[in-house]
Amino acid sequence: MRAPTALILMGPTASGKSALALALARRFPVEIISVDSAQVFRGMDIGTAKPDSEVRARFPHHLIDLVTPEESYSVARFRDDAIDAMAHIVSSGKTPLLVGGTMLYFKALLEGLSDLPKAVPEIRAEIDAFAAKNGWPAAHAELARADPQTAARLRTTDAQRIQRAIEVYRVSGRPLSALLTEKNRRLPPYAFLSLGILPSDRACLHERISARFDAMLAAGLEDEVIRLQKTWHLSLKLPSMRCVGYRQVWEALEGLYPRAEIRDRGICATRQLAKRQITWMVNTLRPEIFDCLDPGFADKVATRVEKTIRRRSAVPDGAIPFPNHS
RNA sequence: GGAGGGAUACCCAAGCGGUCAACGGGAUCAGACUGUAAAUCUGACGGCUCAGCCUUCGAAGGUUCGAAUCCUUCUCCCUCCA
Repeated sequence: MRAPTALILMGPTASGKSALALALARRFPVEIISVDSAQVFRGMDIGTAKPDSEVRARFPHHLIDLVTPEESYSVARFRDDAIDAMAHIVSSGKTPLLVGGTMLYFKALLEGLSDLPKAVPEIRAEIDAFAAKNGWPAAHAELARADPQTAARLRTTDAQRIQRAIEVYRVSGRPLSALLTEKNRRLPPYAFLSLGILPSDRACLHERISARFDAMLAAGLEDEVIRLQKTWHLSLKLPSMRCVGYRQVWEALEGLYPRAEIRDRGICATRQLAKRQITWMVNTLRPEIFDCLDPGFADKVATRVEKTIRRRSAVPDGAIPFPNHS
């Protein structure tokens, strides 16, 4: 029995992934799974460019609105959720289309994750307290005693990773470096086709980012943040409020800088995000790349998708309806 | 018209005779990345035929062994008095 096909569509923010995904969904029997660490938060709609209810009614999106902004999500949970969603989609006779820009999530799905203990908030709080008192270099030194190998590859300034490595050791009693060598190679049983969107001209991407951020502000991003602040017990420490845009608005509301700077800071943060996404894509995930500035871009992708679905589908040619797009 | 203050690399900004191609910060570019990843961290960042050399600190002169730093004139900007 052949592994079912799963389509992957990745790209930096503002490159046009969602529009393309919808175009594909209109044309092929696919169902969309969001691969986005920000769209999982309920109530965060404008700043995450979440598809609106109308679109979602017509084209169901999986893995959106999974947790409240007070909670946190994780790569491991994504992997489980995505595998469930894919199974569900395939059982209904469709092909999963995973679309998004959270490249670590794609990596976990495509390459697997090691068996590591999950986050334990109390332990993180302890480590935070220690670092607040002694500094992260001291925490790094502590890590060096338990797990010299991991300490050696981490900077003494890399608070987040030092914390996680210490957490892993305290929870499991084993060094992270040892656990990572036991990579869980059980990969999901799919034939993945990875497609990437990458504008050939960076300046053009930057323009789109600016335009999109302006649109978000015009759509009421600031009010959305204020609403979230009233509804939930939030802080800048939470992953939700560290998301691009939300963080900048929050900081301005907090008085850290004038509100007039939200736009510039938000745009810069978005560009930097896009750069990190591109680095992942080009250096690590290496999908088949399409230039979204190419006029024939959408058709090229569609052709590629059609070929793949036809070739791999158990259903013979012609049995799947391919309505012409106009 | 008079009295002051200021002009520094893409932007903000320190420097106030040598140790200055010039502290910081931002932007930009490049990279790392296993349960926070839209996160976290790192490097480069005047030019070059690059362990050295060349051109920079509003402009032009001058003082000095030596100036972004001192003097003169000019240009532009800001504040105050008329």
